[in-house]
Amino acid sequence: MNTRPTESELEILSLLWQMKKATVREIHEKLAESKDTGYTTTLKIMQIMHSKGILGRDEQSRTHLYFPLIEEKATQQHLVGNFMATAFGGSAKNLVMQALGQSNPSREELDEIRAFLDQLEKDK
Amino acid sequence: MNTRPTESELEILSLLWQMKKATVREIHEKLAESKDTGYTTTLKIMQIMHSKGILGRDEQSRTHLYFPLIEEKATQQHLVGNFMATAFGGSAKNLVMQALGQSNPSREELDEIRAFLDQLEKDK
DNA sequence: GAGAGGGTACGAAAAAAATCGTAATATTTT
DNA sequence: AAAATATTACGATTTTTTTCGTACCCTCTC
Repeated sequence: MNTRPTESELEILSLLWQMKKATVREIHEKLAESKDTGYTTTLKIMQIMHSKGILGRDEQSRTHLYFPLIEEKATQQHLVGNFMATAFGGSAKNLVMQALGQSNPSREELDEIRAFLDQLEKDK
Repeated sequence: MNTRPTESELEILSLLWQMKKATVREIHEKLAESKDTGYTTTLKIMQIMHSKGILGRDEQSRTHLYFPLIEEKATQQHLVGNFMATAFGGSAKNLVMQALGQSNPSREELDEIRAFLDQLEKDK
């Protein structure tokens, strides 16, 4: 049931969370920008995701429209928990620092994070 | 060459980064606490990691001692980059907030993170 | 030195994930 | 309406990862 998306599935999910809904071709084009992959491969993965209940689809028109059925936040929650545990021995601090260190956060983002930290501390 | 460790490999690496070096049995015991797996399975994975150059080993005694050959920070760097991109559409802020939200950071950790944020901002 | 216990090596099998060819079908173009 | 094009469905294959059985080897004990 609550099975973790595979790497390829995640790439697609990620796009769909942004785009809300899309055709196989649209997703495929995006993927193909950074990855060398065939159309039917993308199609197949999306079909599998559909059969697993990860994606829904509108079959009104011949060209199906796919959309995510699993929630972005909840899924990320799940993934982060697992990732933090296996790659960072469970240390949020280390994960957070690595992530911030290599991205280039804007001042605004840094401020948002500070606000979030304050909030966390208050809740203690 | 610089191939990404698999999920199972990562579990083992993570332990070895902490323990510095260990026998197969030691690793296996730890893994078995949270996972139902056979001794030879753990052995095999560690042998594969050795052949890939992920682990080194001391064969002095009959009972080999394994130790990581790839660096913790660098590997994490790599993994976080990929994870952030695929699961969080590249947004460090979202990743960071999710991670902090679900772990229970101590005041000390929060302060360390604040200091880190300040440092980042200064470097801009 | 025979046997038990604990270790490694090796190969094969099983399971999971990704890839792709081909056929069938619908749509658009000429 | 024929031809070209685009799309889905399906099944098979390939690749990657995980799992495990079995043989073999050392070391220790009796």
